[in-house]
Amino acid sequence: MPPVRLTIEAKHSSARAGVLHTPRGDILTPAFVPVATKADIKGIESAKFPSLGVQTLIANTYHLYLSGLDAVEKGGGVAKFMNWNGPTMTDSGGFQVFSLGTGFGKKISKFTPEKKDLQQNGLAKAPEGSEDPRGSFDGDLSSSAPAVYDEDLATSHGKLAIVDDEGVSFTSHLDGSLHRFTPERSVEIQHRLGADIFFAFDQCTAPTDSYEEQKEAMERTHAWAKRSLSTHRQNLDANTKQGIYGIGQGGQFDDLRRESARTIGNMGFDGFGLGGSFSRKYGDHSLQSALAMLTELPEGMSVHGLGVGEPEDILLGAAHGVDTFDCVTPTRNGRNGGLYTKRGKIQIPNAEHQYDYSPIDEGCQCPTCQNHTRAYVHHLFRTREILGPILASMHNIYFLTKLCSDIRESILNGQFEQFKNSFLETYKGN
RNA sequence: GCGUCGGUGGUAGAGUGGUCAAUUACACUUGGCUGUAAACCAAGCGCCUUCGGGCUACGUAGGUUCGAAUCCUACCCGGCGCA
Repeated sequence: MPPVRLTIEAKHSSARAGVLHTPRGDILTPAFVPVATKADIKGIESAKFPSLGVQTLIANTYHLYLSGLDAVEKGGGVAKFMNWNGPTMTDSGGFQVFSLGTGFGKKISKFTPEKKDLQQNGLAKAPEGSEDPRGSFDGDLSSSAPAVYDEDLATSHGKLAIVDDEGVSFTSHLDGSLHRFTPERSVEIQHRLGADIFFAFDQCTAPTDSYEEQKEAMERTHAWAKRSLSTHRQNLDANTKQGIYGIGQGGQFDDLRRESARTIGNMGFDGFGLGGSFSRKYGDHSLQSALAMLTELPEGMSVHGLGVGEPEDILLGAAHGVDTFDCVTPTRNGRNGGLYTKRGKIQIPNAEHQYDYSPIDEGCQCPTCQNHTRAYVHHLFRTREILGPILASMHNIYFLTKLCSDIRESILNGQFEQFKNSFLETYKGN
C-alpha cells in the first residue's frame, strides 16, 4: 500500500471530494495548503493551525537547504521540528529555478555566475552543444563577470540561477555562495526533510514563454521527473514514509499540457502536481488553459495545484479536479494588508476602515474576526505592530481553508455548481 | 533690553542669487501581490490645466536684481548667552 493515496468520496462533474491518506494523517479534500517555506507559516505558530482549519502545509527545499537542513533533519523532519503532528509536504525547489533565474527579465545580470565559472568550480557539467540552452540569455556570456554577491544587484532582481539538462546551478540569495541542484539532490534533500508528500524536481515556466521554451522546459521536467522518481524508489525506507508527486508543465499550450499530463501521469508517481506560475501578470486565463490537462491523468490520481490560491482560482481548480492547493496568497497578502472577505478583497490599512468596528468579514468564525474589529487591525497596520500581519494572515488562512471545506461540502451534497456561482457572485460584487 | 543663532511644504530636515513647486525621509492617499529573494513593491502627494502651461508659495512687510527660499532693511516669533 503506497504511503500516500486518495480516496474519492463524491464527484460532481470533474470536481471531487475525497480523503488524501498520508502517513501522518488524512487530509479532507479539496484542501488548502498554507505555505511554510522555511518550516513556519509566517507569523503563525503550529498550535494555532487547528483553529485556522489547517490540515497540512508545504515547506521548501531550496530555502531549507540553504539554511536549517541539518537542524530540521536532526529535529525529526519538518513536521516534528515545528511541532506539528499532521501531514506535511515539501516543494522541490523547482519553482526557485524559475523565480531566481529565468523568471526575472531577459537580461543576464553580471551577478549571475557564468557557466565557465561554475565549471571551474566543478559545479556544472558542460551541456554539450547548448551554448544557449533556453535561448533567453541575451547577455554577454563571454565577458568575465565574477559570481560575487552584490546586494544591490541581488535586490534588483538579477538572475541567480542557470539551467542545463543535468540540473541547475545557482547562487544563494542569502550570501552569494554557489550551489547546484539536480533531481537526485532535490529528492535526497526532501528525504531528509521527511515530509509525507514531496515533489519531483521540475523546471517551472511563465505562461508567456514561447512554445519552444515551454517544450524544452517540459521535456527537461519529464526527464527530471523520471530521475526524481527513480532516486526515490531506490530508497526503500523513504518509500514507506513518503509519497512523491510528479509535476506537469506545458505553459499555455494545450498539446504540451496534455502530453505532459500523460507522461507524468503514467510514470508511477503517487500524485500529480499542476505546475506553472499563474500570476495575473501573465493574463487572466493561464490557469484555465492549463487545467484541461487533468483529464489526461489516470482516474483517481491525486492532484495538487502548485501556487494556486486566489479564491476564484481555487474554485476553478476544484471544478477541474484539483484536490489540494498551496499558495502564498493568504500569508503574503495578509502581511501586506490585503484581507479576503466574502465580498472581495479589502485593504485593511486604507483610511475607510479607521473607525469601522465591525469584523473583517461578517460571519467569519476565524480567531481574528471572533475577537477583533477592522478598526483594530487597521490600527495595528498603521502603527506597524507585528500583531496586525499575524491577525491578517490568520484570517486569510481561515478564509481559504473554509472556502475549501465549503467546496468539499457542496460536492458531497451535489451542490457544487450552486455554491460556486453563489460564492463568485458575492465575491465579485455582482 | 543687548548680543547671537534660527524661522522652508503634514512632520523632520536639505537647499543658501537662475538648472526650485523646491533633494531626502517619514506621514498621508491609492494600487499591486498566485509552488515566498516580499512585515514587500509601485504610483501620487500646493491650486488650476485644452497637459503646452498658468497661478500662488520657503515667518510678515518692503527693497536690491533681468531674476530671490537664497542678498538688504524693518517687524513678528523661537532657542541660547549677557544684563
